Amino acid sequence: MAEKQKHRNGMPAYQRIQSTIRKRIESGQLRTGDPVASERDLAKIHQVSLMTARHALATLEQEGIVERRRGIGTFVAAPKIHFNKLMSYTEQMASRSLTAGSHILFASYFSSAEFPNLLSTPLNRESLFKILEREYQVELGYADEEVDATAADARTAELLCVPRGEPLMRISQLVYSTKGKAITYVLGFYRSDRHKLMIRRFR
Amino acid sequence: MAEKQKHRNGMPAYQRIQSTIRKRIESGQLRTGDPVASERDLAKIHQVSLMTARHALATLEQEGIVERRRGIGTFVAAPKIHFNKLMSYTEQMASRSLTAGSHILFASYFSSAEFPNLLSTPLNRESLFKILEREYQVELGYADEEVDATAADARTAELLCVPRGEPLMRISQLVYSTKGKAITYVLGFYRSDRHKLMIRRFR
DNA sequence: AAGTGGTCTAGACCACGGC
DNA sequence: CCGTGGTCTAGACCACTTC
Repeated sequence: MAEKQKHRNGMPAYQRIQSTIRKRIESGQLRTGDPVASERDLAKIHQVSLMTARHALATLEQEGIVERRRGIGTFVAAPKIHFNKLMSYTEQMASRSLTAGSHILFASYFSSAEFPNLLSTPLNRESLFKILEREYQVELGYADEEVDATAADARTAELLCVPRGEPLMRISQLVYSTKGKAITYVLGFYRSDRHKLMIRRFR
Repeated sequence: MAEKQKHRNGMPAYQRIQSTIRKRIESGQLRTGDPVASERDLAKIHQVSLMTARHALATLEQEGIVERRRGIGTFVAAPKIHFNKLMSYTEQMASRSLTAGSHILFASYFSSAEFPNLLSTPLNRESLFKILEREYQVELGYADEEVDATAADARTAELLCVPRGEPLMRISQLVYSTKGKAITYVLGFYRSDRHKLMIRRFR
């Protein structure tokens, strides 16, 4: 007789179940609020035990993809917006800007030993983060930022086209890898009339 | 014979297992990096099946309490620091202040219909958040903050004991309940020489 | 009553890491 | 080799919600 396949195709059964559900959501076949097949139905459909189907749904819920309600069913969860997300400069600008072409001053510091030839890499319009991840196999993890207000000095004022002494938002950012290693330090000045920093805090 | 008890004492078995582990960590009996009993040991000790012991450890890991490594074991995870946490004013001050007795200006707006008698509640030194949670059964969920820099106007300058035009950090905060209902709006001005806002962003 | 998710059993085999 | 966590079975009963 045919050998039972289980997950010898390289993927555990519960992950296969998850990916079919994910695909159905991504393709728009399932939308927010739509019911997902029940544990028992999934078990029958995929020829697995109840616990396996259950595991698939439970970990999907943990990821925020679906929402489970006892006695009712499992439903596609509302897509989560990511707050306080570490973004590339261009993305940062998009999230912080009130206007499009805005005025920001940046200074970045890198370890030249760890990132050779970074200076000769064209930084024009490509995201620095993407370069780090692709060229140097750095896994960006998180960043700590310190924000305060400061008055524009002569040089900064000229660069940002504001009067001297104008209040600016100053953001210093230390970016770390997923392993907690400091990658780069960035200091930025933002015209306060054109930028707002948005944070979501959780209880 | 004695009836099997299972979780008729009001708590599922896996939660009982978790609480014994939690207590051992909180009491200092187990410290960061220490090994936790294996699935099989826990199953024997608590007289449950492997899957139940496993579920206890798996959800503990999900909470960040322990860390599991295949082929090695389960260990007490390093205590997580909470970033971007919504805090009461006093807690906020502690987290934002560089110095202790600092200068902050606040203005809060509440719906008087929903929070009757709030004005007559002594707000002196008790956390406003705690009052809301206790007296009005509000479940605080999250807050969105907008941060920018501004120049001190005459009145604000006087209140904060700074020259007019001094750069200040302005933070407006909208606090929501866990159900997404707006609870209160807070506008705060911070002397930038005494306060820094700290954020952690994640990739 | 029927259907859902939540807990649980008593095993099994696999994959991985250290000895 | 042995112990660890990871996946999985084929059921069971409980708690909850809707009809």
